[in-house]
Amino acid sequence: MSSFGVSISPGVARARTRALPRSFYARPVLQVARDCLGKVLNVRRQGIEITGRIVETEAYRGPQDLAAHTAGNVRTARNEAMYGPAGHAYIFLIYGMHIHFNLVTGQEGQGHAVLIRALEPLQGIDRMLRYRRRTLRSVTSDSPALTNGPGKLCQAFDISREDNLRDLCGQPAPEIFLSEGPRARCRRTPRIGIDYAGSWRLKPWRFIEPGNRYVSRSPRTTLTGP
DNA sequence: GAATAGATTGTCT
DNA sequence: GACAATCTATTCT
Repeated sequence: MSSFGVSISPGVARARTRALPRSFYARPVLQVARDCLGKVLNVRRQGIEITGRIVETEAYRGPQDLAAHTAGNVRTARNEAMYGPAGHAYIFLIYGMHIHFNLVTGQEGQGHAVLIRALEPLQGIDRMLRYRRRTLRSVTSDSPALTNGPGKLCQAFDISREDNLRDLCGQPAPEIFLSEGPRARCRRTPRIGIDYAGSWRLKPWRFIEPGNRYVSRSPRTTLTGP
């Protein structure tokens, strides 16, 4: 589907790639979630560069949103990053074994964040393969299972809880950051895996690039039910 | 393709 | 002690 990132040599791309400014994140969370589609996630460390194009996000908007970890403005050690300044990472462990990567948005103290749910691999695919094969031996370089879910992409990009609170902005670019990419088309659906959130589970706060094979679940599947 | 079970642990009541 | 912004394998159709 994407024709992005095929013509520039890695050296040239690295020199040109800049982190998105904090002003990108310091906006209403729904706008940021939508605008993240098509942007590129970059992880550079230990001489390794891994990049992918974001194709699925979700917005979480406390304190009213019952699906957000900041629902009711209950501040805890875990959700502290969500209350911090925009442009930082909020990372947590879920189901005892999976990592989720979020972008803190809006104004400090609001408790808003964007979950990165899926992306399309661009660079460092052999490295993604190595990391993902630690738990899924059958995965191949062109398999959607490489990065088509929030836990999967964190494993593929070697993102861990140690990256919580990391600043994603600055010059030169930090270890983890977002950079510009071609604007993506967008479709909205309800969010995934938040059946406990009452009527908030119906909010169309999930953003996907329609038709992209790395989206975690198809809209048809998502919208089935009462 | 869809539905289901089981895994596994930090966090909060 | 219950639960969770999930993933994988298995068992169906």
